[in-house]
Amino acid sequence: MQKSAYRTKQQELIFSYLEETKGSHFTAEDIRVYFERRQITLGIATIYRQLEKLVTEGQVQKYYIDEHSASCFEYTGEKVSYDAEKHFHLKCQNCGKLFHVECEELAEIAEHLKCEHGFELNPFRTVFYGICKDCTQVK
Amino acid sequence: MQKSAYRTKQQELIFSYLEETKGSHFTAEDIRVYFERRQITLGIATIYRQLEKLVTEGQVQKYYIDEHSASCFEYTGEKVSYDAEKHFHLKCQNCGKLFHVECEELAEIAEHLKCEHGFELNPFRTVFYGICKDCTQVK
DNA sequence: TTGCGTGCAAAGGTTTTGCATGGCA
DNA sequence: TGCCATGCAAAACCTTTGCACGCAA
Repeated sequence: MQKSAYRTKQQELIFSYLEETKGSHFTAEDIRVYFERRQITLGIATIYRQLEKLVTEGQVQKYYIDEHSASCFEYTGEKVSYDAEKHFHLKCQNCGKLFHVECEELAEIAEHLKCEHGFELNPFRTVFYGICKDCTQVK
Repeated sequence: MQKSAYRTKQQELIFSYLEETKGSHFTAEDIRVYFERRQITLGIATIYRQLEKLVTEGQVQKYYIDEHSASCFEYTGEKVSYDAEKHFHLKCQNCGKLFHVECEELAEIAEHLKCEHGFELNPFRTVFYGICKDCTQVK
């Protein structure tokens, strides 16, 4: 697990953002705006490069939600074994909200896919699409 | 379910392509190239506009695979109830292949999400990410 | 001093949009 | 004739890349 050769101010700024928003979602642009409001300029390219590195290290997860919205990232900290993970994402196609779900039963899917289909599921990367509770009731 | 007001030659061409490739995936660009090879020019904008209409009608499904590859479409024909569907997609993060899976057990996920989480899953739109059989063995 | 990290601007690729033209009814 | 659909080009969008400069070690 190779860390950056140099420790820069920008890296620490981004890391402080990650710590503060742990458990929630953000885009590269979110980070840029966050610091812009504090009179700090962070190049968007730098943010993407740092995030890419953290994704490779497994500390940050990346989601492709829609084709025309920016990629969502999530800071999860140290790398976790997929098997142990019960953390899933539900995306509502109607209101656009992204939900977190912790659920044993969903973890069984991973087990099933592995045994029956030889497919090792990556729950960090997988997003379930559909209509959420609120939007179902309205319709 | 509002159909096109006018029936055009381009619509029929696209429909003929859909019938021929039923059950497999394609991109907007695939359609354009397919007809270009037959000396037929179809504007890419026209293809996107027709596909968008068919997606709205539920005859064509759209997948967001990666952020930097083109969207995948699939022709499924007349609208189907989600509940009855056992059709799932697995995307390998390593080799990039997209697999179709027909599986009862996976249909139970939809049931679970509905009952326990009030979330109506759209299996057409949902893609499972992970590592496929072949790539697991190589590693 | 060495060379990695940064920031700017430009490029990259897919999808959408504006607008004049063509074709369906 | 009236109006929708088409096709071209330009725009829009997010992300990556090239390059010169700055900064860490």
